[in-house]
Formats: sequence, C-alpha cells, structure tokens
Amino acid sequence: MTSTYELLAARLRTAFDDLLPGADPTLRVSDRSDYQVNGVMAVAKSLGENPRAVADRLMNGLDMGGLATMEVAGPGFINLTLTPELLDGQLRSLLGDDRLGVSEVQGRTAVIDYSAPNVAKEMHVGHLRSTVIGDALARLYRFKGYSVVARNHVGDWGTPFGMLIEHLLDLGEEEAIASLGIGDLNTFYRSAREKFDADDTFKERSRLRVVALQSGDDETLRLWRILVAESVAYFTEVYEALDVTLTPADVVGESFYNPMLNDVVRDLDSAGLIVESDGALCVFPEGFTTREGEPLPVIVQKRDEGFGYAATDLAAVRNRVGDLGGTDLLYVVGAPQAQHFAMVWAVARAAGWLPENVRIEHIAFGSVLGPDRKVFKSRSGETVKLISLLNEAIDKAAATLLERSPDMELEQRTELATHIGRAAIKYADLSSDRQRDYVFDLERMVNFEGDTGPYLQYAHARIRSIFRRLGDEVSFDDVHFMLGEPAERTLALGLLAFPEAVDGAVATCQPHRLTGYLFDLAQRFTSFYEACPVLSVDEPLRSERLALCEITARTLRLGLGLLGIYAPDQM
RNA sequence: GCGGCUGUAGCUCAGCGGAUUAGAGCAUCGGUCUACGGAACCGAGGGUCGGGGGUUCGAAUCCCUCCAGCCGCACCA
Repeated sequence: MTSTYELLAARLRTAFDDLLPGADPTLRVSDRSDYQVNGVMAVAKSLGENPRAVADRLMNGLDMGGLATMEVAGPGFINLTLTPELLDGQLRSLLGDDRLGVSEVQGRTAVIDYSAPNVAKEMHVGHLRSTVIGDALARLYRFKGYSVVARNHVGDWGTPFGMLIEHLLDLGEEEAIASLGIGDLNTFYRSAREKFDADDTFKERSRLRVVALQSGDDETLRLWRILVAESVAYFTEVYEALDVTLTPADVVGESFYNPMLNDVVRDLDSAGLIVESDGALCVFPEGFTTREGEPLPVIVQKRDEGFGYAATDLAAVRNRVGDLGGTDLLYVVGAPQAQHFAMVWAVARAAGWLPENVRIEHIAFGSVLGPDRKVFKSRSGETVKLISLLNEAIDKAAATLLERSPDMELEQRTELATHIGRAAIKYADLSSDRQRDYVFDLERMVNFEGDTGPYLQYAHARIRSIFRRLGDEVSFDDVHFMLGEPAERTLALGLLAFPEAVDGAVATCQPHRLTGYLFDLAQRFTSFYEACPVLSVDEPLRSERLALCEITARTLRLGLGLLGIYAPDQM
C-alpha cells in the first residue's frame, strides 16, 4: 500500500512543480487540520507574489482526487482535511498490510558499525548506547529493505595483548578460560595490568610477546585466539541478555584489517598523499589544525612502524565500500570521535576510496550521566557493568510485578520482568535525541507511567487483553471505518502516520522520532478507549472499533520491535 | 587558541530544512469511576525558548556575537 502521506505529497508535488519547478510543498501533520502545506509561502517569496493569491492559484489547478479537502488559512497555509473515503480505504489497507504502510528501498546495503567492546575487557555503560542505538538502526534498516551488514569492530589487537597473553599463561589455560568464562573480565584485565606495572620481568615478557604476536608466531596466535574466543562468547551472552541481534559472525575486529594495512600505506603513497613527519607516515587533510595551529595529521604508520587505528579505519572503509558493496556506511560511535572520523574520511576521499554516491555518516551520541550529571559511575567510582545495569532493571521490574500481580506464576513473572527491564533501559536510551547526554535514572525508566518502555508495553498488552476476552472468531473482512467519534478519528490519523515516523527515524538515524510517535499513538489509543466502548456496542460499530484496536496493537508491536523492544501480549 | 556538542516549565525532555496560539512526561493541585486491565482518563497552574544583535511580514528554529557546561585537538584505540 502507499502511505497516506505519500498519496497526498505526490499530488502536491505535481502542482508545486507547475508553479515553480522543484518546489517543496513541505507537507506536515497539523494541529489545525489533518495535514498542512507550508510550502506556499516560500514559493510566493521567490515569485514575489502574495502568498494567499498563490495558494488560491495552486488550489485551482490541484486535483486532490477525492483524497482531501483544502482551505487557505492564515498568511498562506493550506489546510488539508482527509476525506472519509480516504480514511476508510487507508485503514482497510492497513488491516491487510504486514508492513503497515512502510515502503521498501531497493538495492542498498547499509554497513552499520556498532557496539565494539574490547577483548578481555568488561562491557560497561560506555557500550550501552552504541549497542542499543546501533541495534535499533540495524533493525530499522533491515525492515526498510536495506541489506544490512552489522560490524562489531571489537578491539582485539594492540600492545595490551602482550600482557594479557602472559597473564593467561601465568594462570594456566584452563584456569584462564574458566575465569573468562564466568565473565570476570575486569579481574582478568586488572590483574594483568597490575603485574605489568609492578613487575619488570613480566613487563619484559609482555613486550616480547607483543613482538611474537605481531610477527605471527603460531603459539602466540593460538593463545590470542583463546582470549578472543572467550571474550566473544561472553559478549554474545550479554547481547542475548539485552536481546541485541549481534552474533559472533558480526564480529570483525581490528585484527581482521591487519593484512590490508601495508596496502593502505602503499596506495596512499602512490597517490602522493603520504608525508613523513617526525618519522611517522602521515596524511594531512585540509582544514584540520593542532592546538598550535599546525596542520593536523592522520597518522597512518607510527614512527615504530606500527599502525595506528586510523590505518585500520581506512582499511575498513575500503573493505566496506569495495568488498561489501556498502552504499550507506554508518558508524555508531560516541561524539568525541567526530574529528577522528572527519579526518579519516577526508583521507579516504582524497585517495578515491569513498565515491560520491556512498553515504558515510558518524552516528554520534552523547554520554550516559549519573545523578550528579557526571559520566555515569558506580558509587565507588568504578565503571558499571552493562549486565549489572540490566539485571538491576529486571529486578526492579520483578519487584513491581510481584506487588501488582502477586498471583502470577514465578516463571511467567521472571520472563516478563526480563522483557520489561530490557524495554526500560533500551527505551530510555532511544527516546531522547542521541546527540545529547542523558541522565540515567533507573527509577524513572522502569516506571509504568509516563514516556517509558513499560508504559508502551502495557498499552499494547491492554489491547491484546480485549482480544483474549473475545476469543478468536474476529474477522475484519467487511469492516468499514466511519470514525463517527472524534477520538476514533484522532486515533485513525495516528495510525496512518506510522510510515512517516519510521522513514524519519531511518533517514536521520534518530530512533527517538519513532519512540515519540509510539508514545503519542499510545496516548491517542487510551483516550479513544476511554471515550469509546468497544465490546459492549452493537455491530457494525463493534467490529470497526475492534479493528482500530487491532491496527493499534500491531503498530505498537511492530514499532517497538523495530527498536529492539519486545511487546508481550500480557503483563 | 581552534573545532564540535549542549543550554526550552520545579525536574526529565520533544519541537530547531522559519509559519497560523511554544508541547509532552514526571512532580503539584483539582476532577472522572459500580472500570471492555485505574499500571487509566479529563483539566489547571507553571516558560522573557542562556544573553544581545541581525535577516524576515513572521525566528525556539537561519546568521553574527557573548556567556555557561561537556568533549576533542600527532604516534593508545
């Protein structure tokens, strides 16, 4: 089906083209009518004419094909009121459409880089946003028809691995695996670090081990693979606990690009971009300066001949464009990396590895803050494990459930608490503009009231309970939507706007556009449900209202699902 | 010093490709109920949209400037 917005916009675009080729109607939902056209004023300005006169002229030549009635308002807005026929037709289409009106794109491949924990290090709050936002984007893009390649760019290479491998040997392989297996990565890493700082012989062993690792020594590589495999197994547990779609197959760590780094340097050099500076091989992209006003380099190869992470990122760009065929490269990485990416991409462009038609974007996000508005830490000043955070939310949800529904079976309560706790944390992270920092307030997140994940899950479960009460003999084949009550019409308009919400979230990589839509929809529904009895009215009104319930429930479930939030049928 | 992000109601936040009266949640206060799940609904109070300029018929939204906070600025990723 074609979305309501698109039906209207298509007609308007034709009319605007006649007036001023390429002019944008800027069609928006309106609180004055159903939709409003804001573009007339801009056109009138370029034409040097009176906006209302332009609006009149436009409307005279405009065939809305029975979709809507029009009226000029204020300085030159055109208010659109959808016809009953359009509303009825669109709602009936929604009943039969699994995609609820959302169109699909063809032939695009999105490579989404997200999560990126470090091997042998605990996943902590610092990984929450990348993981949650990235996974929501992966789901949204998949649904939108993109072929999505998820890339978990884990930190699996570098000097720390010397000490980590030596520590593994000190512990003994079995002991080490056991320790990593229970997810005690913090202890493992910290012990290695402490020995490294305190013990000179250990430090020397570590140094030699790094050399062995880099030169491809078999035994060293075998030990390194143990660290990586155990860590990835642990990450996977965390992803499952969070209901994140990343799998071990998506793990393509820094080490993957090692074999490509010499080529990166060679090709940059043949392109004449490499400049040696203080012994390091650098590219100086235009427009970046240091504190002292000197040109700022992208260091491709360090003085010690090791490669920096810029080289890895350059290799990744080439791989994602050239080998994976990516058309949309998204990096869900914290805002502080903005300059790094800007510089690396400038180099990639200069080298010709980043064609104009490839979109590359840093999906930057702000920090998670504690109640003191400083970067979130535990009471004792340590970083907080991601899994602990999740478990705390689940515990709170379980406590609430116990209080509200003491009769519920333990097993069901536990499962529900898991869904609610996850929803609470994910929704809180997704519902504000990702660029901003946000204050982590578990109490508020797990609350069933207000703009929270649990509230939306509840709204959905409440609707499903209507159908449970009813049995399963509903058919919507002959339903017609009369929308006699204002609350019905308001809800209906909300249902028709789902595609715009999804498209907006996809285009801008801003999941909060979708959460905002869903929250608004849930509120429209509860207002409707309060004002309009459903089960106790006569046919055909009963079926019409049930159908509105049905579409609403499906919209909430699908919309939440696209954000990585599961909507249970019962709570 | 340069660059980026942020500053909207007591608190947490939408709105920022300009447009018809600045919105929501929480909190506060006041209503609705023999309720198809009250974990609800309806309503009220509360804002010089950080300050100041500018563009415009019209600016929270665009431009300039200042203030405050956070972050980044060559061999750690």
